[in-house]
Amino acid sequence: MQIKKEEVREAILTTAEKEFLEKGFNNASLRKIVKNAGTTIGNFYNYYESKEALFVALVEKEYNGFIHLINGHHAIKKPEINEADKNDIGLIRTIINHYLEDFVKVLSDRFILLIECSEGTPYEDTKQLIIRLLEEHFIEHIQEHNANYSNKEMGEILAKQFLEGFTDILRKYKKTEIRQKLITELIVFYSFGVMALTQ
Amino acid sequence: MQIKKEEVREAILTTAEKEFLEKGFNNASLRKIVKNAGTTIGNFYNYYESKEALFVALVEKEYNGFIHLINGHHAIKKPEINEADKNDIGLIRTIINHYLEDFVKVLSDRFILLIECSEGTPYEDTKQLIIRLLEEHFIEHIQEHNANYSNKEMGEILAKQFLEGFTDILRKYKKTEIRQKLITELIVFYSFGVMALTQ
Amino acid sequence: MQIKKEEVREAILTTAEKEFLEKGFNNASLRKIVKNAGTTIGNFYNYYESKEALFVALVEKEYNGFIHLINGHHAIKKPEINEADKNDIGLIRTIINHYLEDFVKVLSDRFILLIECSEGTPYEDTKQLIIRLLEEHFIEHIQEHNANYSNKEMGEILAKQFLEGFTDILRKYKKTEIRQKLITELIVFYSFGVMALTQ
Amino acid sequence: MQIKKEEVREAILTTAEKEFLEKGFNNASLRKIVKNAGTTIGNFYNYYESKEALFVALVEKEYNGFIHLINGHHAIKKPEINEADKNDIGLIRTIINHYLEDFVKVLSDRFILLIECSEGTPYEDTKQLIIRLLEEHFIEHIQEHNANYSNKEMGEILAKQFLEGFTDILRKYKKTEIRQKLITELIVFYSFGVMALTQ
DNA sequence: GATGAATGAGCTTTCATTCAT
DNA sequence: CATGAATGAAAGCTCATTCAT
Repeated sequence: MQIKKEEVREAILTTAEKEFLEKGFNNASLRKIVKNAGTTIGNFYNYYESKEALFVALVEKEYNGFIHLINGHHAIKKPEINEADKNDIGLIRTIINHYLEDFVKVLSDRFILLIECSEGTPYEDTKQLIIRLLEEHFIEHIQEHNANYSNKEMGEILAKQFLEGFTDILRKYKKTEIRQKLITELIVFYSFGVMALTQ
Repeated sequence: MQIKKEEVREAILTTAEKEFLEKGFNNASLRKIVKNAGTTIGNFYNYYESKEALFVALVEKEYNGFIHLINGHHAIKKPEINEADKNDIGLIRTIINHYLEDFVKVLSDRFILLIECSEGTPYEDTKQLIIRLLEEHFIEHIQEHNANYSNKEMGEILAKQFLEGFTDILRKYKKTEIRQKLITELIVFYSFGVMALTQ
Repeated sequence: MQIKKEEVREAILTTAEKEFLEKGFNNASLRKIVKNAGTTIGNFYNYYESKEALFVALVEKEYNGFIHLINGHHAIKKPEINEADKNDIGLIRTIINHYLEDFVKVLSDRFILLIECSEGTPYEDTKQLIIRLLEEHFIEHIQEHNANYSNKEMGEILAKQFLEGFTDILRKYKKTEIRQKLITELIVFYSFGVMALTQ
Repeated sequence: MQIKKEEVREAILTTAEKEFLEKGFNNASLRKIVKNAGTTIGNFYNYYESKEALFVALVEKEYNGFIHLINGHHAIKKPEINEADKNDIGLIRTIINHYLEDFVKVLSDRFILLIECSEGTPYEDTKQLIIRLLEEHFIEHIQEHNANYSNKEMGEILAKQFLEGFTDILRKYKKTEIRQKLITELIVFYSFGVMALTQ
């Protein structure tokens, strides 16, 4: 029956998400997932063809949405800030916060799966992909402020750190408003940090 | 064959360090370690009494040195900077760089093992310990600048990020001078980021 | 294949009982047990969660029944023998034999596992427990006959010996009537042996 | 050097005896024996050609002495007791005690090794051998008292029990006098037990 | 749709023994 | 005389996956 099936599928997804988040893909135990979902190993394979397929089912939407985003289809328009306002941190905070609103709503915990728990899956390169994107972004900013800044290596380091802080916020805080507030702080922090570096 | 002893011990340590760095303690395969070291499982136990003992052999010096450090025996004196110089980033950079000199020399790659690959070992709490220390440090700084800053959660987030950036530098760059330079940049970055947050 | 389930479970229990009886718990090889049972190590763990759990499955009923017994729930009433009849061994034999009837029926070979093959399991103290009980019993008897008997050490020695004889009978003779007959002889033997000691 | 060698040999024998007594031959660890003896695995094989040879070295004298004994070369003369005295237990005790004197002096703890710890060695049948001898002895006695006694199975059971009690005394009591006293009690116990059985 | 039996490779660890030095 | 490096088999246990029912 369709209804029954979907209940089981959902139960598996729910417990799997928890297990993958805690242990990562490789260390997650399929046995424990299905047990906690109230079904059996055998039945699991009626719903998903492998442990990997289960992981894919959890993150593919998140992944595709993200790829769509970075391909510019839903690009977050860059907020324009007058040169005069660039030192008014309160104002900048407000603007960032506003621009983050839609973005944060869309974030789900599965983003964490994609970034931090995907080793051993087809998505294991996603983290690197995002780091590269962020790195480009940081380097752009750095160039903008000071084309002579010599520590190009900082681009990648900051990118990795930023992503770490970002997923850390998602792991620890589940309420949209708090996430939005903290990500805003993070962006402020990185903006001024980068400015300092390049002075 | 006993002449080879130290060679084998070294070979095991070398391949183990690599395997632990790549997979973490729990996921590292002793079989692979000894195979890559050119010996056998049975022989491994002539050198180390367990997988855990092997890990301990790799990191205990590093750990003890670190604990000694944070207990203040070789405390890094806080550089004194005149109020007037606080905005002279070039000067600050020079001072930090100078103060880092001895510290960076002491850093080995095994610090990464301690922080990022020690789950399942007696050292698994070291990362949290360091994050707590850094968090205190960040919160102090934040308080200093602005006792009313409300996003206390940022203390832990920044702490975790900083440690991530720090070990990332160690993972990617092996030369002392480059490490010293990049860690300096990291500290500059965090100092001004924190200042921005609290304005 | 799931129809076979109980067959396999039984096969494992059967071969395990044999192996445990021959080698004891610690020295029994799970690989040999499952091989003789016609299955594999991996499959074994679909039936029992550990080697220990397998042993427990074999003896827990026996153990619980025994504990119930010594807690007096089904206490064997002490046969009353007239002072005048105390030297009529034929009569005593008949009485003991009668009183043993229900007790012997309940005995299974797994009692041997409990007593002689349980080192390394949660039941490893059962033998000592029984020896202590028997020792108390023997000491009581000795006191009754001769409160001045000085070789108190004999209590424990006789207790251990008696239990040895008892399990030996179980090991060698499988028919209820024969067991009943031999245990009767054993009790007669000990009764008069104790009387002789204390004269 | 001869002296040095014998020290090592003795050290190995001493620790081996302890380990074999505690764990039995199969479960004894050669590594632990040599470690406790203050030498190394490699050196062990300069003294004994195998774990088995070590065991043999411990018990062969004891075994040969015992075989010599049962072959009648040093037969313990059967004490002659007048028919009239057969019920004077005090007297019987004295006589047995006297006859045991030389025998008990000769007993060493290695007899326990031979009987209870020799599984896996060439001596593993010794226990059965002795049980057979004792069985014959008991059956003889039984026949003597009552040729019609029907429970012939008791011969083997009593034999096994007796040996158990005997080695138990050796395990628990190390002083010659106490051993002598308790073995006397044991013999008295069995003598009158057998008499009771056959009445 | 659901069950769980079955498989085989993997894990870390212990062992007695051999032998080059 | 002594050392301990080396081996290979065995131990109990976990795993993802397959498939008969």
